[in-house]
Amino acid sequence: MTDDDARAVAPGFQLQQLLYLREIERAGTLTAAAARLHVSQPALSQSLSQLERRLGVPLFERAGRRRVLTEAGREVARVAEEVLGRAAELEGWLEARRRGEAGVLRVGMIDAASLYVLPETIRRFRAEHAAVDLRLVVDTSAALLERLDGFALDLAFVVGPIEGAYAVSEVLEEPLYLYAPRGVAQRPEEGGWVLYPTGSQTRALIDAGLARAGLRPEVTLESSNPEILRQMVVLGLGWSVLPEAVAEAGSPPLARHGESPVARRTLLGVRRAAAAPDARAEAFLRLAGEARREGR
Amino acid sequence: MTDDDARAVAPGFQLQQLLYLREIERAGTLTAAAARLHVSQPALSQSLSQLERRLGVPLFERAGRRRVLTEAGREVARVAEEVLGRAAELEGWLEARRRGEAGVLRVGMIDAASLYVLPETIRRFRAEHAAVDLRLVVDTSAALLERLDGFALDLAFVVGPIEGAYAVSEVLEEPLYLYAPRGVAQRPEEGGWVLYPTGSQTRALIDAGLARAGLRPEVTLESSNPEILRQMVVLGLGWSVLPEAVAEAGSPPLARHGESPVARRTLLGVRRAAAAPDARAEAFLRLAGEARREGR
DNA sequence: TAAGATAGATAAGTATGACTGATGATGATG
DNA sequence: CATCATCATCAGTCATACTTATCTATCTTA
Repeated sequence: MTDDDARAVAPGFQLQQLLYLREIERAGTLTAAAARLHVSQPALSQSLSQLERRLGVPLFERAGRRRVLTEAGREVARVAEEVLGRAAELEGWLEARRRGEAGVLRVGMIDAASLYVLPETIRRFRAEHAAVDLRLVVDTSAALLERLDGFALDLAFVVGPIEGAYAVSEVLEEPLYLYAPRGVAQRPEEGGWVLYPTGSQTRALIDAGLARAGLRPEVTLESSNPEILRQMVVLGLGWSVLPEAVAEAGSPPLARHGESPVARRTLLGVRRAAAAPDARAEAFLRLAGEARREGR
Repeated sequence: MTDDDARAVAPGFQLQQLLYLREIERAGTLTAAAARLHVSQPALSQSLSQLERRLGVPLFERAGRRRVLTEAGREVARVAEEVLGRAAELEGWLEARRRGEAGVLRVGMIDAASLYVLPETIRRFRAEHAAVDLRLVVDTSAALLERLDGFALDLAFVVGPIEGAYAVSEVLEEPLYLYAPRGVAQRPEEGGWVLYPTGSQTRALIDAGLARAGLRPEVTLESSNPEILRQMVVLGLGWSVLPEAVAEAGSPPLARHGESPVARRTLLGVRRAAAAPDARAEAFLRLAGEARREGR
């Protein structure tokens, strides 16, 4: 009850001793095994005598001038095969992991990113890192950062700016333009607005941009789904401020109102500052940067 | 081609490091794990840093003032569970083996032993050591000793005397009496003989005994099967010299000819002199000795 | 049967490394 | 801001695993 430390006792043997035993079973004699293991014969002799002493069961029997394994010795050698095999498997996995070709990579992204910026990145990553189990989460910037902090994500694509202990790399900067509802008001002072939700990063950027233009929007609908916002503008429900990629690549496309953007938002690739280097996350970020440069 | 030693490389980690890692995953903090493992906190810190360095993959990430496992760390910890579990299983087996309650015990016996002396021993051994896989071989003394030498047997019951590097314990001494064929000759000088095969231990003892009595048997049938010899005597085929247990416990029993035995033969329990102590073999020998004393 | 070869054990010395206690750095907490 | 908790670092100590040299026992061969 006080503490269960009695359980946590190391085995009476070491992996190296198992390795030695396995090699002796294969080679037949200590001397031959020692040569194959690149150690001296006394090293084997001592190591195995100690193993035998520690296990408390005879592993060898003298047969003339050689040592032969007893049944117990063969049993231990069998376990040695299993354990060393498992260890080798692990080392293989770790080697792949080192090269960024194994394990789970959990990536979070805001929906705009998943819809308009990163599909190509995802496609290429999956093609080039087929062995990586890529798991995607779409959520708001704030929620993604929280998941990142809670070790539930390895990498997140969110709207900047952000604060905190993060390793940030800018993936994309996109302008947010003003879009007018079809056939209704011609001046932004009139009519309602359909905007990103209060509290969201993009909304904060938009509010700041509109304020600079002297506008105080009366919001009639909020949604974090840019596609819905676009449709609402099409249906004449109100004005909106949207990323160019959302507004003008959709169907039907919207026509922007005014030449200069209301605001600019940046898409950031974010990791925990304390996170260890990860070849897979780095590869994903690199691909995202390339996708941007290639104009998607 | 020259040699395949490159394969035989020890894993880059040790069982103890796996134990430490597993305990940290369970305890959550280094300090707690160190307490449960009865080592100092720096010991854990150093050991795991070295493990991380050797594996070349980050196993931990700083989360505030604690260390948390990365995916690679959890993967290694999973392997640690498996490997340490297998090791614990082996230690359990070895513990049973130490007590003589595991593994294979290969016992050889001559047919007289298996038929008349050892059945009760075998029955009791199997009852008291149910976990031992008992394998029995019936053959001649010479063949059994050869198998013993060749590590194909752990224990053999043969007819004495024997020479060589053996650990011998006498199980039984039994008289060999002269038996006359039914209703034929009344004097041993007349008629043929049915005896154990030339070259067998028992035959050598019988020949010596008969020679002492001035007899030179003309053998008409040889068999290593004492039951057959007894039946041949019943059928009047000739004289024989048989162990009392064979001749007079069979059906129909034979009546011995003369008061004093022609020879005496000893049943020996034999192990290799170089063989390691084995609680199971010792138990078997002990039971054989008890069965003898109890008059079977 | 004696001589040589082979397999392994033992001994002494060295070096690596694993642990401890002390202390320092940093983040959480009231 | 002071205090505690957690882990890292350092220096010293001790255990142990390796090496070379040598010895014993056994098998082989002339």
